[in-house]
Amino acid sequence: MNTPLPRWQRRKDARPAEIIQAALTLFSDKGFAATRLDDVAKLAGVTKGTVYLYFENKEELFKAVVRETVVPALEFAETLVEEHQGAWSDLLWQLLSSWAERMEHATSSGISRLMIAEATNFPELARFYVDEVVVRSRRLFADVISRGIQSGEFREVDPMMAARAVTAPLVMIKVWKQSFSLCDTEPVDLKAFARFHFDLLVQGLRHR
Amino acid sequence: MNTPLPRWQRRKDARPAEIIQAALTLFSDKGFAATRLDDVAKLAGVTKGTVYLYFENKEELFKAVVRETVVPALEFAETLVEEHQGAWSDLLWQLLSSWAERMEHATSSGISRLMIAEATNFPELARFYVDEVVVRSRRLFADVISRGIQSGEFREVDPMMAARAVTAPLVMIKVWKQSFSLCDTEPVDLKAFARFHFDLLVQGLRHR
Amino acid sequence: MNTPLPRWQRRKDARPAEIIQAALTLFSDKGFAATRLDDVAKLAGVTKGTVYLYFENKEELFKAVVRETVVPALEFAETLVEEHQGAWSDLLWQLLSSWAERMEHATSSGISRLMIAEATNFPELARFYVDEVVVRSRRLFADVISRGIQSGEFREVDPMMAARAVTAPLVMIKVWKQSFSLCDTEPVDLKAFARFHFDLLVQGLRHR
Amino acid sequence: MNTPLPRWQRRKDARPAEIIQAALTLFSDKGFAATRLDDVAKLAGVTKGTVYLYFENKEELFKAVVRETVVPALEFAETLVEEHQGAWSDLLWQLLSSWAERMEHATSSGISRLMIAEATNFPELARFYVDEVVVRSRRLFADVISRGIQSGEFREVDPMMAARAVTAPLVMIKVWKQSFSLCDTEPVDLKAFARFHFDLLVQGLRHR
DNA sequence: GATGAATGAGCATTCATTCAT
DNA sequence: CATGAATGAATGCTCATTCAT
Repeated sequence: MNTPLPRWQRRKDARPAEIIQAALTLFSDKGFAATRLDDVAKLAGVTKGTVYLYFENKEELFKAVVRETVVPALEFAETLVEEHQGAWSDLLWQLLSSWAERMEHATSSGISRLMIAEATNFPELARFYVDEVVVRSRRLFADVISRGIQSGEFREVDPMMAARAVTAPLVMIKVWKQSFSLCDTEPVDLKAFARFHFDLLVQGLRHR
Repeated sequence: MNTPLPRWQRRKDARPAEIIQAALTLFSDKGFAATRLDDVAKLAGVTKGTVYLYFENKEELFKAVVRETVVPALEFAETLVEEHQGAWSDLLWQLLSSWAERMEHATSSGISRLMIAEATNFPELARFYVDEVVVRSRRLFADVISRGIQSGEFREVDPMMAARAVTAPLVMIKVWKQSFSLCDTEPVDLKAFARFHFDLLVQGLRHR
Repeated sequence: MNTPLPRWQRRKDARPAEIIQAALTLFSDKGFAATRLDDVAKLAGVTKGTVYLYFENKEELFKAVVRETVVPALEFAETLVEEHQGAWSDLLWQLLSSWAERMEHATSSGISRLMIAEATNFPELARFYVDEVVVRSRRLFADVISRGIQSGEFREVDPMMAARAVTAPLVMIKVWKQSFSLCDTEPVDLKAFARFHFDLLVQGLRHR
Repeated sequence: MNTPLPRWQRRKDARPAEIIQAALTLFSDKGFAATRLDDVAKLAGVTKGTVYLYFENKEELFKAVVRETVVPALEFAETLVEEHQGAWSDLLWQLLSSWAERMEHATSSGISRLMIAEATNFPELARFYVDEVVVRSRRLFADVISRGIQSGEFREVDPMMAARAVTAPLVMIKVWKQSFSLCDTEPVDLKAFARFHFDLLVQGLRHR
């Protein structure tokens, strides 16, 4: 039989993703506590009851948001490192610029701020995030630095420290933008900052 | 039998500071919304009613916390810049190391994370914080960079960009520590990082 | 074993009226401030939350009570005047007696006292009540008097003054009954008083 | 020794009266529940603690207000009746007009509305008020009517009913004025209404 | 599956009352 | 006597969660 499925049934599979997307938007903007499930539901085009059909409670929804949103982003970068040939500083720039790019458009880029705000209230989730995102991306950059050192392109520095020094500013600028965009009278362009940061970095990492 | 303890004491002068301190602790730890005034009161050794004796409502208490704790720290740094003589990179180090120092001990150092988390929910407060803290400290560092450029010590860069590049990593590391201290398996020493960051910076800012 | 009773039932249509009725009862008895929403809810057979499902807050509930209960009563009287034929004093009696009648039975008759008590605390509501009830009923009686004067049945008096003189005693007696029923050792019969008042009035209004 | 007493000691005797006066003002305006003791104290020029020096609690203060305010007013009228000679309708006018007069100026004239509002919450006080004011003034007028009937000046009516018919309108108009003065677009002059009411009455009471 | 009416625990806020000073 | 800091019970309101439909 090729009777088309009724409208709502076809939507069934899409529901969780739509709810997660709505929740991400609101959580990112207002934080966990200040977000009402009613609003999440409305934004997802369903009612409150439906949210509970797919998620046990607000906390589980929050966890799902983080889990679903966060992981895929890194895999792309990891393959980039894996397959890279050529100067390591070129790769560094590739990573930083594509990251800055994604930060400006991806809806998932609000997660950093959200996790920073809620980590202490969700220790289990914080651990997940740290493992899957923070440490992993730190490793990624540490890896690039290490290889650059091995190839003689960079001077000898602690790669993990360097990784922090590479990632922190970009995250921070993004987070600031999110938090204070309405009142900062001197907004930064994320990509311009990435470029500036990169220049500073490579000169700082070069042999003296 | 000794006289029974009085049920309470009049300590009008001490109360506000004690309440602010308690609020700072809890706000920093759990965020604004997740902090109950009952707990603030208990931690301050008073009852909820007393909190309302000194602060109009929860939001005003929040503002007071920010006002009282952040601003003084900056004033110290500003005089340091004013009175400085000698190499600008030395001043930069002085500022960064003393900042890192304070971050490790001062109870006020939780404010950054708090403001990041709550800014969008308290636009008015966010503006206050941006004006009084963010922009002001950015200016401070931009000033140091500018003078370093003028004296020929640093190469020509956009001072405001540089200021962001100087401040962001330290703030970010602190914020990360606060948020993920329980689950980060690779904790960082704030002062060591400050040193590392400084080295990278000065080499990055030097003429090539 | 029979099926356990459901914890609640969906009765969207019935709820608002039930809540208004409960609120009317309690407001009339204790006044606005002394009435707890918890009690209103209990009397309506729901919980506090449900009250807020239908009314934005306590004040809006109060307004709804007034709106729903008083206005309909007046409309009936207005049609009576419109359609009247015959002696105006007969109409006067009809109005007064039916009014007294309703006062004795209608649950809405507690509103006068309530409004008198709360008017200064709810200026907006007071205005609504004055426009929709006080002035309107005054006009109604002024109208009857005017026509009686035109027809030569009554002597020339200021109709608005007369209207006040007609309505005030009945309202006052009702209000007194409500307020002091428990302690007045000389209770009045409302309908008997209406009759007495009417007799006095028509003789007072007649040509000398 | 003729050393003058210290300032505050001289005030001691005046305090209760001042507090009662302040409380009367506020209770009359906002009702019992909506009046804060803090405001009473401020208006009386003392602090909250002082109120409790003279009155056990808010209820007792309320009772004192009613008791102190209410009684004296009637005594004057009673002597007037006692000593009257001449036409009873003249006395009636004297009573009504002086009453209207006092209503317009005496601060105590807000008590009626207050008692109407709070009677059911203060049954004991209601009884006191009914006995000392309501019934007593009703008797006063019933007395005048009775004597007028005996002297043949008025036709035979039930004097207690008539007393209600005499007093109710004046009280009602006053109460209305108080409650709705801010929004009534057709304000009445109390004395003009008293005159109108009197004219209606005497014609209504005259033999046909 | 989906809805949204109903729940009830939780919390901010108020204010009469107390009592150390 | 007088003050006003401190209390704590009371209550309006919110919103995550449940469940009858």
